[in-house]
Amino acid sequence: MPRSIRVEQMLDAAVGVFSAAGYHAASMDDIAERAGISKPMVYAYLGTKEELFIACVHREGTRLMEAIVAATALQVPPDEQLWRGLRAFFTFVGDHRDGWAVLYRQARGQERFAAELAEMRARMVEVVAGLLARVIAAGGRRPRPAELTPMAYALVGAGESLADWVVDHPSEPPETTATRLMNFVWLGAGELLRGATWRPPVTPE
Amino acid sequence: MPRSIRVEQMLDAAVGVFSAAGYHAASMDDIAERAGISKPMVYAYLGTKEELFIACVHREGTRLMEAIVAATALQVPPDEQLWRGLRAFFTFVGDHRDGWAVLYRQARGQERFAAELAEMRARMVEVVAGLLARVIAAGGRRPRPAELTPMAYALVGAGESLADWVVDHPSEPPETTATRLMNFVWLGAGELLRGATWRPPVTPE
Amino acid sequence: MPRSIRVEQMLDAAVGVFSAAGYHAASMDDIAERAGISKPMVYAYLGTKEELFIACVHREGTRLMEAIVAATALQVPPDEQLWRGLRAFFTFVGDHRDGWAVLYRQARGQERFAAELAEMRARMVEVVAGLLARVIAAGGRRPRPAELTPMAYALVGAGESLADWVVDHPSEPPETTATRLMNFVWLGAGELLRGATWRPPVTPE
Amino acid sequence: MPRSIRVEQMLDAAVGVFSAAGYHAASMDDIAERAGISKPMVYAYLGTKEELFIACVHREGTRLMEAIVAATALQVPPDEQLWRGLRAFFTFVGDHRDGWAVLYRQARGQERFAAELAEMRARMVEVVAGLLARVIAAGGRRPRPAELTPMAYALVGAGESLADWVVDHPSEPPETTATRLMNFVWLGAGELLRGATWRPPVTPE
DNA sequence: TATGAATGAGCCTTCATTCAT
DNA sequence: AATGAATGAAGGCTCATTCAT
Repeated sequence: MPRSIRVEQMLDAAVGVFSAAGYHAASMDDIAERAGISKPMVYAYLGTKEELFIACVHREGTRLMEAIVAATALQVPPDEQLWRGLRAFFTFVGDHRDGWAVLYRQARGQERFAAELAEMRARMVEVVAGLLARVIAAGGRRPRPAELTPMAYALVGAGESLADWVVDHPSEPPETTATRLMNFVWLGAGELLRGATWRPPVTPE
Repeated sequence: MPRSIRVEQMLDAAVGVFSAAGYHAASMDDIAERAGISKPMVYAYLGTKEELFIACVHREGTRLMEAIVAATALQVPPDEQLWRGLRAFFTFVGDHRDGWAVLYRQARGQERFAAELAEMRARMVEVVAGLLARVIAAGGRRPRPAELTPMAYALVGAGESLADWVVDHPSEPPETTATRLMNFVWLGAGELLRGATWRPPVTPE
Repeated sequence: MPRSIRVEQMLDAAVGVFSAAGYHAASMDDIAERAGISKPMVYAYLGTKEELFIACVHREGTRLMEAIVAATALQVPPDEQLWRGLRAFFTFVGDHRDGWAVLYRQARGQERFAAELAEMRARMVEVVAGLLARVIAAGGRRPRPAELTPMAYALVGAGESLADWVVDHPSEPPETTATRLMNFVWLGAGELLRGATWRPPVTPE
Repeated sequence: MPRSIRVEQMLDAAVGVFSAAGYHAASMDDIAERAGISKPMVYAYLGTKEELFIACVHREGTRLMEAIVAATALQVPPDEQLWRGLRAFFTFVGDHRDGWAVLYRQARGQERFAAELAEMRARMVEVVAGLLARVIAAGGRRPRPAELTPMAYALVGAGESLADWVVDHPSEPPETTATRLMNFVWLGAGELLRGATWRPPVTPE
């Protein structure tokens, strides 16, 4: 059995166990058993538990990123691009629930993986911010990075949260969820790029 | 020393240790020591490590909820109410950074705490959905729960994600963060309740 | 049961296991079991395996040193002092075979304990060299440290080796072994301090 | 490549790794890699790790013995013969510092190798006792085995210990070390074979 | 003959949890 | 009520040893 396949199997198992039990509670024994392989092999192929986890984060993160990038490569109007990105996101999360859990629940909980996460997050935000920037540029305004980043954060968070909600509504197709989020967010963005601004209220406390 | 005060002290210690070290890395020894009490006492008063953690999540969650409810009790325009709720949220997270924010991250990583979290989130969503409902009602439209709930989910998720972002930008006052989110979301909501709808694109795949 | 006694029991067990199995092959399980105690207690009282071993070396080394120092404290002629020191040495080795093994077999094999050993060795050599120095001084000559140290080494080595030999002749009392070594060594020393010197031969190779 | 050469190469590698890392810390992987051969080959040619180590001790011990025997074959006065033997010993240890000296230290620490060591030491003692016997015979006295053997033991031990000391003083040439030991020991032996005897003291305890 | 791949077994260490006082 | 002392149970990691090729 070729080495690369073995590695994929092990990563599959690891992602499954990590996402179900959490980084700490996951045991290398469990992972090895689930991969149908002996523990020393896991160490031989993928190193330490920490390294193994990082490998998981990398693989899942890359997959997600590729899915989104592929989905937004088409030359279509900016809003449609954004929608396609969201749809790809919800599709991925629906299909790789475990991978998503590893990325966004486990990794965030462990200070240790801050570097890894920062990198993934940077790539993610870059993609999302890129989408938003194109939107804003299309509206004739100049995108300001200092605003783009928190916006991207908010969008990703909203998506993540909706992904959770979808868990209890498994019959909802990704298209619908993406449209929900677009409806909630896009119209606001549209306003924004028409120059509207919401201002904090002045009611005395 | 009355029992209730002891319990509070222990919870304080536990929240501190849990948030600093993470759920697993936190040891009952550390918690007991930090509480200035012996370990068996911790077990006597608050039970298992798991139960202790849940108690922490409960207390912090309740405090957050109370802060938001108090902030939105004022009779002001709906958008201002929402903004005040957001501001209360970011204020709380900012003030209890090593409290709730991290506890929440920890809790999300462990399937064990899914029930606790679901409950907390449900309470949160209920509050937010209530705010949105008032907004929509004020706009003269009839709120449809089937749409309200996912909307609230998205908003809560965006808030949580921004709260994360704020951790790395501690100098930003809660007002600013709240306004950021309002600007991103409210205008869209405003459009929505004026009846506008964004429709999925028709570009052939 | 008082703590200090527990510690002594654990050190007894550790010395026994270390000397029989060697540092690496000795398992903390074995040590704990032999001490009639649970493993975590060993860690609680004496720390890491490495620290435990060092504690053993310290205790045995100190005991040996004290025995020799006590034996040589009497105001008697230098040769008798030396003999008494040797007798104390063989007595100790006979009575604490395990302790001696830990000191001179185990510790020497592990690079890790170089610092510990250097200290013990320094104390040992100091004692022995002190004896020799007094001898030489009694002979009216000025002791030269540069020669004393290797002399002390040779003496300790000879003693150690004889101690091994004694293992196969358990009926021989320490007095006799000490006298053997004195006969082998003292007469030479006597010659030395009368100014005699053996010179390397000049036979052409 | 002939089998015997392969074996020598493997033993070279093994001696290097064993002496550098110690018996336990040395891994069969390291040894195989250093020998430029695969691990199963090591097992095929030299068996278990334990057997491999014993083979190392054997080879090095034999080499040492041969060096000493060769050095003492010359027809020279008995004291010179002894000195030449010592010089050969210190020369060998100096040249194979990471070989025999450390192997010997390692072997002494493990009860497993007691048999091997006993044998080596017996051969060594036999050689030394032979030297001493010739000396005594040359002095016109009849050698008494019961005294020869412990004497030889003491001498061998003193030599081993000085060899250790030499490790920390690499600049000292073997001649000097041999002379040191002769000076410490030979004069005494000379006295002995002139019939002198040191008697235990009579000071009351 | 030669090896890449695989594993059983074990060791150090930690910690949640509970008695005995 | 309060605690010092004690332990069962795991978990990460390594390595000597052996098949299948």
